[in-house]
Amino acid sequence: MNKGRLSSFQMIKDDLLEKIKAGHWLPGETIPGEESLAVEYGCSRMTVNRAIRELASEGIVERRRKAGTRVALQSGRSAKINISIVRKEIEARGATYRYVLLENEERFPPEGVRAKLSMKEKEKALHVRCLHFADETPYQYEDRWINLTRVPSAAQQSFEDTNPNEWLIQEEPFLEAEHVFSAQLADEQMADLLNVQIGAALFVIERRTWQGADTITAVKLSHPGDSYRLVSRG
Amino acid sequence: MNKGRLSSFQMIKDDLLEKIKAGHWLPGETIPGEESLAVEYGCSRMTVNRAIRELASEGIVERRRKAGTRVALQSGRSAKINISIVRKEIEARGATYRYVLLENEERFPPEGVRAKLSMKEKEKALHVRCLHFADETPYQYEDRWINLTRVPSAAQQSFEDTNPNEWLIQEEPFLEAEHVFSAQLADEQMADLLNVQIGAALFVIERRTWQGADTITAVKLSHPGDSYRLVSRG
DNA sequence: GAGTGGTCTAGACCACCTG
DNA sequence: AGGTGGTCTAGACCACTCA
Repeated sequence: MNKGRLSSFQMIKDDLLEKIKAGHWLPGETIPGEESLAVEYGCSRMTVNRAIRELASEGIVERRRKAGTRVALQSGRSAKINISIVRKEIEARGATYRYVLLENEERFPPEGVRAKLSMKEKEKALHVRCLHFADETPYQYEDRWINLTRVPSAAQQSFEDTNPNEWLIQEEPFLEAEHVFSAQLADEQMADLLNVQIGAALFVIERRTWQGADTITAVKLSHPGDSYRLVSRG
Repeated sequence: MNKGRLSSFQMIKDDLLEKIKAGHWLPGETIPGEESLAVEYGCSRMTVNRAIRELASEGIVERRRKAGTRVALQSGRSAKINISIVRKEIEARGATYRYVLLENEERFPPEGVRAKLSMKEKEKALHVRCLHFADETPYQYEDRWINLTRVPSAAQQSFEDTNPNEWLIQEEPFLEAEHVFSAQLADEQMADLLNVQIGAALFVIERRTWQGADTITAVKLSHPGDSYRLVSRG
């Protein structure tokens, strides 16, 4: 075992993956059981188990007790997208980040937002709107609603120096989120804010963030479509 | 151990995650070492190791030898997107899938595409264009180039019954891919194909797919912006 | 140098599923 | 009913890195 530098399980994983990619076993076919692979690789079953378990978690193979391990039928692809902090995203491009607060008011949210935040009627939420600039060019318009029942301390924030995105990540880490991506046209207001033509293409991300049963915040992020690219690998 | 039904490592993982979310250890703080946790939970170190290893792979904690395990600073969020087969995507909505082939020709690719496919000059590639309908409404326009050096059998395909997406997945599973998402405006041709107004918002996915050093295919997928939503969780 | 995580082992019991 | 994966153990050695 442990020829070379890689750990045994990593070598086994690589070897199996290579064989699968080479078509040694076709999608749907069963690969040998853990015990026989352990003998073949001259290692313990646990080591083989870890190699295959990781392949399974990556969707390369599918495992079932008694039925064994099969090469997965490639029904679809999944890609992981990193949605970073806007400031870092801009700074990573070597551009200068600037942030302008447009609104920070407690308001009665419109019905659609109220439902998203799962709030009661006649309850106020915090409405924060701001613009993020890259080298003085509008990069992202942020329209956010924050559930004050769940994050009352937001009411005391001015959001003049720290943007709400970063403040919330600091204040409430480990939230779950759901994203919806779409393409929309700039109306007069958006065109004005993002300094684009009316009718320009906008790349829009809507994110709802929650913890347990409580929705914390709902935000709509709009980018000029020609300048924003969300890249993913996998 | 194994109180309840969950496996020990899963219980430990859940317990640690809960404590982290509750702020028992703040981001950047060190959590106890494996050995002491093993004593605390009354299990072997391997069990604790697996629990923490999985938390690390999910980005919840960061581990370093000697330094120990720290709660990760939430620098950004990552979201996993499933990019499924178009047909299944449409059928999942209860709509009827229909597919129309528009072009299937060997051509000299334009310079940009040639570079993407990392092909030599004066080499032909296969250009396939098609439309995917949901209930007779244009759903996605697909403009694809296939590297014939790498997938020569594509030249023999008519792509009249099987769409190139599904054929490639069957023929060449286990590829790596890179996606770029953007918003664009419909020009005359796109408006005509997708049955939208000129200047309508389009949600565009560009995907490059490769295996090892060989780029297999590059494809541009365009959707009417108001009808397409790419949802992700995480 | 020493403490922490990274990995491996050889055996064990169990849960689940398929034939 | 039996085979397969799922998990756990108790101990071991190693590799990295921080102080």
